[in-house]
Amino acid sequence: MTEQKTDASGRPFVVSYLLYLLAAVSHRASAEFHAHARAAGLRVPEWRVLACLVDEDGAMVTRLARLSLMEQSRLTKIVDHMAERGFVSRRSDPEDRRRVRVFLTDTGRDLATGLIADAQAHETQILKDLGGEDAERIKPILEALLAQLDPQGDG
Amino acid sequence: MTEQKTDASGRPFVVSYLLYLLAAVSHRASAEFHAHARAAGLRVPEWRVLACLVDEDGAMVTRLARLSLMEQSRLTKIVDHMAERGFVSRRSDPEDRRRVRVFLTDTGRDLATGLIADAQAHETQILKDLGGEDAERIKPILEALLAQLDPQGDG
DNA sequence: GGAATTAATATGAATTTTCATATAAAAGCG
DNA sequence: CGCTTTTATATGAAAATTCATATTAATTCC
Repeated sequence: MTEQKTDASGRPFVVSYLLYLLAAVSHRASAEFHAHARAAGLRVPEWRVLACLVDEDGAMVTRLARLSLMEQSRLTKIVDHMAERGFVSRRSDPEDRRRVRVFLTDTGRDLATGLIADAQAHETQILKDLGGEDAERIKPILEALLAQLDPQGDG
Repeated sequence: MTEQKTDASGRPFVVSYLLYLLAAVSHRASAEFHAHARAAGLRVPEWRVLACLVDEDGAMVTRLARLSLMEQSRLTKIVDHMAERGFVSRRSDPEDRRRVRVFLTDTGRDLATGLIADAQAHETQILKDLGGEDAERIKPILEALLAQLDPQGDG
C-alpha cells in the first residue's frame, strides 16, 4: 500500500501534475530508445543533436542549441566531440562571420539514417500499444501545446 | 526560410517525432515554472524531489529516485543538500535498516505547499490556453502512456 | 545457523553541465 | 565614419551528474 496524499486535501499531486506527466512519459519513453543509441556508439545528447541536424543540416550553433533543447555552451561542447568523432563538421558562415554552421558528414548522416529508422519503428510500436483514439490524438495535441509554449516556433 | 528535410524522403523528422515532441513540450513547459521554483530558493531537481515527497512522504531513497525520475546516487546527493537546508530529514527504517526514509520537515512542507498552489495555477493556465478537447484529453492520454511504459507503476 | 547472494544506500573519481565572461563580428546611431 | 550596443560562439572555472564500487543489512539456501 503506497502512501499517497498531499496538500491536506488528501489527493496526490505529482502523479497527476501535467508537467510531471510530461517529464515522466518523456523520460521513460526516451530511456527505451537511448539504450539503442548508446549501442550505436552515441551519447544521448549526441543522438539528439544528430536527429536535429537531419532536419536542419547546416543550422547555426544558436539555432541548433534551441532545437536540441540545450544550452548554447553545452551544445558547442557536444559539437566539439561529434566533430572529433567525425559525425559533423563546422563551417563559418560567409554571410555573417560570427556564425558557425554545423553540417553532418557522410558518416554522421549514415548513422542518423539508421537510427531514425529504428526510432520511427519504436514510435510506431508505442502508438500501437497505446491504441486507438489516443494514439491518433497525442501528436497533434503535443504539437498544439508546443506551438503555444514556443511562440517563435522551433520546428 | 528555415530548411527542413530529412532521410531523402524530404520530410522533417525530429519536429514530428513523438519522443522529441514529448521532450520539447516537457522542456518548454517546465522552464516556465522553473524560474518560479528558483525564485523560491530551490534548485530544479530539489523542486522535483519536494513535489514527490508531498505525494509520498517517508519514501525510501530508491523509491524516491524512481518517482523523481533520477538516478539513485544523484538523488542521495540532492537529499544531502536538502537536508542541510532543512527541507527534509532522513530516518533509517527500523523494519529494514538498509533503508533510509526521507521526510519533509515543516519548513519543507510549507515551501512545497506554496509552490504546488502555483504549479496548479500554472497548469490551469496552460490547459486553458490549449483549450477545449485537447485540454481535456491530454492528461488521460499521458497517464495511459505512462502506465504502458512503466508497468510497475510509479504513481 | 553460517556462507553466499541479493538489496539499499553512500561515496569518490571521472565526466558533463552550467554560469559567467572573453572574443570577435555585425548593426545601430550621432 | 568612429563609437556604442547587440549578436554569435567559445572557453574556463565551478558545480552537478554519472559510473563503478564500497559498505552494511537482509534474505536465501544448504
